[in-house]
Amino acid sequence: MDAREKILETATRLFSNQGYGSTSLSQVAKEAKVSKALIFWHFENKERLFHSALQRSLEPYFVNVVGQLEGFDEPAQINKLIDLFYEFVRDHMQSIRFVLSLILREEKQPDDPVARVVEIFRIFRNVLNDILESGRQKGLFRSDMSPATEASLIMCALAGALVQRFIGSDFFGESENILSHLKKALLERLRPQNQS
Amino acid sequence: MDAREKILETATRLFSNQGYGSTSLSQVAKEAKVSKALIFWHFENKERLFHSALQRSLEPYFVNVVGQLEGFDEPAQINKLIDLFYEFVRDHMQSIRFVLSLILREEKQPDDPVARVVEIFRIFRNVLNDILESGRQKGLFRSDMSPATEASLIMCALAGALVQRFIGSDFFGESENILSHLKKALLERLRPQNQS
DNA sequence: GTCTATAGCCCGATAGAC
DNA sequence: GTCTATCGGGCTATAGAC
Repeated sequence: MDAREKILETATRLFSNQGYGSTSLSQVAKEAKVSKALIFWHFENKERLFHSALQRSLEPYFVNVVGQLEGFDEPAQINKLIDLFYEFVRDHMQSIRFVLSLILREEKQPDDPVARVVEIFRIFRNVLNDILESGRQKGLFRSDMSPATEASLIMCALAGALVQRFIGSDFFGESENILSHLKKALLERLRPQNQS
Repeated sequence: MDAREKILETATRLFSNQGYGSTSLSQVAKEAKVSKALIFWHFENKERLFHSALQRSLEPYFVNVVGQLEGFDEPAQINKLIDLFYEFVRDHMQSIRFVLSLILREEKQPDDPVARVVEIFRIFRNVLNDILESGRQKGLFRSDMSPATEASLIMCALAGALVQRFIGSDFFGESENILSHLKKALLERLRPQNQS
């Protein structure tokens, strides 16, 4: 791996875990096993290194959600989408932590990366919305539900599950199975009511 | 207000918003309108100031949840509990932000405050569990649900709603009504099934 | 591209007057 | 209790050899 990439990787890890202010370039240089001056040669200054690291950590945020849902019926698509979300979170803990800690701060906050995360969630929500609407029209889901509302609720629960991963252990209890419970509860709630 | 309290208040705000490393004592001194030396007189060093600020921001974390639920039936208690959670989050955004940003960091960071927050959530979850169990035995909730599982799901959704408040605007869509949707969905899901 | 050496600033912390 | 003045050190950033 070339030095530039090594610096970026190290910087991303340190900025994610310690934040901008608590991470010195000396530390980045030491852990990346390069000289401090090389960082400036590649990235000009600390702030630009930060932005480069941020951008790099957002790259894997492109997910081909829709492509992986083909060939399933709507209830299965919902399950699959939740699994995809979970896998995405699991595989990108570090960059998600990065962005989350950014969002928690007032400061200068680069609107761009935050907007990008919002966009990802919006995509998930819209896909959910489409699945719900489609399933409703096919009679696979109850006819009196609102796709938009249900999609919001599901995203809310998914965000909660995400937080739970960061907090760790038994914050909410039964954490390991929360998503399967969620899927089960959802399908129960969404299926057509043959009463009345 | 005396100087010590002014320093604590300013430090809490700055540490919450910028983190430990990005907040200098010069900045705290300037915004609290005291000299830097006074901070050292009151708090000895930066780390102790941090811990004092953290402890101060955790003080309002004692909530009398149970006391405010008396005199309602179980479904109403669930609604009330969700409202209480929302009000709690709304009124303590800053300290919650503080603790959340702490949790997102690896560093040494004190287990104690994190454990305290976990405890708060555990209390909410246990109260929920009790309400669900009680309501189930009275026949107000469906008999085939698991209080523990449902309590976990609800806490998950509440945590999601919390995140949403931090992200802002239309992250999940229809954000302003998400809690009322949640309450409605919950009571629908929990009520006894008179079919089959 | 990568290094060593160093400039210059701001930080956390201390001394001491009042 | 509150201040001004100041220290030593680590920080970002630059200069210049290779």
